[in-house]
Parts: sequence; C-alpha cells; structure tokens
Amino acid sequence: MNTQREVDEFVKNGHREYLPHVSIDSVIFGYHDQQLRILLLRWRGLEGWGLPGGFIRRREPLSQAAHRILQERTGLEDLFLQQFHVFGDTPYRVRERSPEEFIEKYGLDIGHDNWLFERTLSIGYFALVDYSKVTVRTDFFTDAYQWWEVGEIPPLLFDQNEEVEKALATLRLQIYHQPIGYNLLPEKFTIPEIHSLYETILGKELDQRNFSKKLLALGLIRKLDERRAIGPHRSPYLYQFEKEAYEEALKQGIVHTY
Amino acid sequence: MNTQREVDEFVKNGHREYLPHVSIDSVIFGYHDQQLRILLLRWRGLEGWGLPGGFIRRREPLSQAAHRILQERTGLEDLFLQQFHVFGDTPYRVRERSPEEFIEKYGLDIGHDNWLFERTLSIGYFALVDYSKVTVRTDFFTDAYQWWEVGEIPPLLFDQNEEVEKALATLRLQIYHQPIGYNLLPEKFTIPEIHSLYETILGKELDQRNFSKKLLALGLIRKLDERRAIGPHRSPYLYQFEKEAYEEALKQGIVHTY
DNA sequence: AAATTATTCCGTAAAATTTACGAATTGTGA
DNA sequence: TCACAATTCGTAAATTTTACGGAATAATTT
Repeated sequence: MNTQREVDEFVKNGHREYLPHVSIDSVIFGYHDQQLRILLLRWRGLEGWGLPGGFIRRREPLSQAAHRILQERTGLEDLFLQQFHVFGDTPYRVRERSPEEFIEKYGLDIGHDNWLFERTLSIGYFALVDYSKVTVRTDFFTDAYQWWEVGEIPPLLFDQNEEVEKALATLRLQIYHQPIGYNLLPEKFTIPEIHSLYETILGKELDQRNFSKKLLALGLIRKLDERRAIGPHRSPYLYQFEKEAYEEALKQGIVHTY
Repeated sequence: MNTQREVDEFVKNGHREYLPHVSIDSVIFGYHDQQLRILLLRWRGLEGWGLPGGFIRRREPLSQAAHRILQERTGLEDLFLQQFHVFGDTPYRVRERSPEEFIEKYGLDIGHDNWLFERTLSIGYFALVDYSKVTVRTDFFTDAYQWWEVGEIPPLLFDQNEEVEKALATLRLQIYHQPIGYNLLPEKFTIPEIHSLYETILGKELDQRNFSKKLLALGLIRKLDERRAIGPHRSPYLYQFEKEAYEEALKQGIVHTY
C-alpha cells in the first residue's frame, strides 16, 4: 500500500475488505549486539512513533492475519508470534489525534465518519526476531523505522506505551515457563551470547556458570565441536538448541528459575 | 433482555449500540463441595450448551464491558476477572448453526445479513467465583443453566470447548505465579478446604502438610483462633487470606511450586 | 618465544528449598 | 471411656539453587 490510489481505496473502502473496530498491533522484539530492541515506525507528518500494525481481512483467521502483517513488515515468514492482550479500555484512542489533523496531514478526501476513526480494539501480538535478518518496509503512512532499546522507548502515539509495557512483562514472565531464544539468536550461538540475552530480557544478572549448567541439564542446548573466534581471547564453543526438547518445553511449559 | 420487544430491538438495531464483529465470552469457574465447575447456559431450541457472553457497548471500556456482562449474569459485583485469549481462527463460527435455523428457532424477523451472523471475534475472559453466592439469570435465548464439572463439559456450541480448555490451562499456569482462592473460597476457610481447591485446580495430589507450610511461609494466609465443626472429627482451624500480602503477590507475581 | 590480558569454562562446597513421612492431637459418636 | 477419622506438628532426607575459586585458552604485546 504505497501509491496514492491504493491508499485512497484502503481508506474509502477498507471496511469492506477488513473487519472494522479491530486491529492488530505488534511489538516486535529484536536482539542484536547484546541489546533488546523494539521496532517502531514513524508516522509521516504526525511527528510521532507507533507500533507496526494492520487489520484483519473479513475471512482471514486471526492468527493468519497476525503472521501476514508481520511478514509484510519484516519479510520474515516463520517467527515466534504470540497474542498477549487486547487493549480496549480507552474507547477513542485514535481521537488523540483529531480526524481533521489526520485527514489534512495525509491529504485524504474523507469525512469524520470514516471507518478508520471509529472505536477500535487492538489485539496485541509480540514477536521475537533476530533483527539483523529483518528487512523493514514502511508504507504510505510511515516514513521511517528504528529499532529502539527497550529502556528508551519514546512516548508513542495512540497510548501504545502501555502495550509495549505489557508485552515486555509478558515476555519476562514467559521466560520462566518456556524456552526463549530460538527465534532471537542465530542457529549456532555461544554461551555468553545466550546468557547475555537472558540477562537482557530479565533485566538482571545471572551467574553464567550456573546458567549454562541449567540449560544443559534441561537438555535444551547441545554443545558443538566448533568454536567462534572473538578476537584476542579464548574462543567460546558454539551451541545449538535441541529442537525436540525445545519444542516439547514450549508445549508443556516448564517451571523453574535461571 | 427478556421481552420479545427488547429482543427484536437488540437483533435489529444492536449494531448501533454495540460494536459488531467482537464479543466477550466468559468462562466462569465456580468452586463448591470440593468441585471445580463451569457455568454453562442452554440455548433454547438449539439443544446445546454454550458460554455466557455479550457484546461491548460502543463507548464502553473493554474491561468494564466484561464486568457488566458478568454482573448481569451472576449478580456479582466484585470478582476476579481476567482476559485470557482472543479466539478468531474459525472465521465463520456462528454458521455452524445456520442463520435459517437460528431465525426460525427464535422466531426472529431478520435477514441473513443481520449483524449477528457476521464474522465475530470472541474475547475470552475467565472469572473465579464461589458458586453458592451466585444467582444466575437466563435470558431470551437461553432457558437453563448448569454448573458443569470441568472434567465433564459436553460438546459446546460455536466451538467453545477450545475456549474452556484454554481458560483451564491459563488458570493452571497462573496458579504457579499468583495466589488463587480469594474469590473462590468463603472469607474464612480451613486448610483442608484450600488444599482441596488447589488439588482440584491442578488435578494432582499435594501433600497437605507441606502445602500449608508453604502458604504460611509465603505469608498469604493467617491462622485464626476459631475452628469449624465438621462432624465426628477433629475441628480444623479457620484461616483468612492476608489481604496485603495477597494483593502484593497478585501484582508482583511469585515463582514457586506447591 | 615468553609474558600479558581478557574471557571462557570446569568443578565443588555451602545454603536453601522441596519432598517425604512418622507420630501426636483432637472432636465426636458409640 | 474407647475407637475412629481427620487435623496438625515436627524432623530428616533428598534435591535444587547459589556461590565462587581457579584452570584453560586465544590472540596481542613485549
């Protein structure tokens, strides 16, 4: 959706193709260089940042819509994607920016009763990706993107800071029940890398020796016979996730600490 | 909504008062006589059971809608109520029963394009109540209610068995992170009572001696100087939840086993 | 070639928590 | 007063978590 014609069609007749009153917002977590970051888009003209999102096609299964929206935005086909909350306690979210402003800034030929200005619930999904593999695409409404550190998220449009907070809280809780990392790390990784990932997500220090012991004891990772050169230091061994054990743990859930 | 006139109005013009395409379904867990049960309503004419539910008013905050719907149905004002999932992967859920059948069974004067037959996402909430305190109200569409044991839920209308399963799974996971019981037990309860509640929810045995030690160590309950007469046996002491510690644990979350 | 430096990684002991279970206590009816 | 069934107390064993000393290692510098 990038030409003016496509946008006009979407704005005027989108409610025929998509379900009105419901949207999907995605909090996309990326990890790279020992940083946990979130992908934000800058809305053209509004001078503000917001979460990538989209609408659900009228005959499209919900989870499929979420995957489609992520795919369109990041190019990633197969990623960890999970619903975490529905936001709908602020009935007139979009009105924070008036329809007038919106219509003017984007040069749209529509009225205040357009479907986009109606009450909308946001279904929040969060995704975990390796952000070096992502190719972000902006669209008509957005002109820039940026990976923001989770501790430095700016005030977002449409009350979306609450959504980011909730996503982060869900991720932190979930890490105690489910393995995380498969979608955030390269296929082969070192102990220091995954250790740092967990520390970053949980926001606290973990003893590296005990941490790796734990992951091995749970059977979630396997040591390889290769090492990674990291400059003037001892080369750490590479590890891989044990696919079966990982999947099993995802399904069953595990109760433990790190 | 019980008179024919009210129903006609709701069916014909409900989409003006309520948001179309979205509904709330509630899985109401009740506990009594050492049984964990779920409240189901029988749909008049359709010969089937379903979850209590309702729609969101156009200007009503989502969580308020969920509380209102529960209140209308059970008479309870203040209860534990929590969103757990949005269901929307089966785009044409209601079509399992055809519009024709629906229209005929309820004697409605509407077309197949009525808003009630459009694609609808269900936002699932679950509630915890003491079911001896509940006064259930049926409405025009339903003619009976019953508290069903969680292990014996019949096939439900509209694919709602999946929702019940998910609610139960969420409850079982949550019990490892948050205290549960305040809304399911009377104000004063005995160790055997709360012990049995936890066993019922988790579906497995817990050593009673260790269980009560744990709750006391966490500071969640306080022993009272009263006892409950339970027939020809030693009278157990009564306990109360420590409100502050309980609230704190609810907010912060706890990581532990029982 | 040896020394230096920063980092990985192995192993063990102490502390804390969880699990297991024996036995005393108690309220009521026979 | 005895028997019974259920509650409650207490302690020891097993397991898990936490803490941390010190060896190994890969370049780079001397």
